[in-house]
Amino acid sequence: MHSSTVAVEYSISDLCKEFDITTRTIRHYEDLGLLNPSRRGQSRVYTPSDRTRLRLILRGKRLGLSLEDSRQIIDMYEPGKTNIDQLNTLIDAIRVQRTKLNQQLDDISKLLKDLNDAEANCVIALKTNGQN
Amino acid sequence: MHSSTVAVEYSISDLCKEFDITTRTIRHYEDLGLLNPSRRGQSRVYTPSDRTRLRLILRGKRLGLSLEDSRQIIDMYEPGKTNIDQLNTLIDAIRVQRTKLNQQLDDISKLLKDLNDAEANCVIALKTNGQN
DNA sequence: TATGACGTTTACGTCAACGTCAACTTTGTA
DNA sequence: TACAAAGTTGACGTTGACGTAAACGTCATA
Repeated sequence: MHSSTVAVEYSISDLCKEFDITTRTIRHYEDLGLLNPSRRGQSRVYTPSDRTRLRLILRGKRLGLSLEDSRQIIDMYEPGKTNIDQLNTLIDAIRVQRTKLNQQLDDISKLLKDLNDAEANCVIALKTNGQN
Repeated sequence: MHSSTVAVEYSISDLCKEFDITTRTIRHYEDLGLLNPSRRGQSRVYTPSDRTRLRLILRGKRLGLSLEDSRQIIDMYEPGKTNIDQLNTLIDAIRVQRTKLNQQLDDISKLLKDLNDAEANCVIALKTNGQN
């Protein structure tokens, strides 16, 4: 591999541009312990792994998770301090999250159905009201 | 139908108990114009329709929608003041929401997959670490 | 060298979505 | 009739998730 390899580090503004967020947001996530970039001098330097964490955080946001929830979920991916109790706790937490997500799936399918109905009503109203 | 018909009205505390929320929350929704119960004297009286609206609001919350978003969506179900421009605006809004929901579906399926992987790792770690 | 682009910390501001009193009325019921 | 239960309207407080502004450091380059 000699030509186009993937970037191995990112500046804060790189990530801001890529994900369309502000530096304030990223630093805020760091304040909450969701990100821990290394430093070159005083500037933050982000690895691909940091970038992945950020992507996960934003995905969580789109799902309506709190930042605290996202932090927990992200920590699930890194076994790290693996004590047996912690593993069982983790498995429980995973199941809780899964339950919530299945509830969301159900909510979404119902909402999509409602939207379909609403749209159909609009179309009908358009047909009867005007010849547009 | 002479025996058990469905309730035709609810007090504020009826709804609180049913949906496990506080009176403050319900009144807050009213302040924002999401609910418009009638009154008997000074007390609020909720119809099944009001109850449905509340259910929709809470569903929206679980999906990460703002109350303002929910208000818009709920208003979609009630054509009411149907001017052609409004209908087209409505259809656009419906499509925007549908796009967001499809994004959520994608996010959820990825997150569920991640959770499966995380759980599998936990199980493996449990097997290798202890004989529990 | 100075001007701009990019970075930093600190700290107060804001907005949504309620929580939490306080002070009061209305309605059974003991 | 008195008292508890459930209702009401303010109005200020809190939390999460950032926005915003001030004051400053570090380079590249014109």
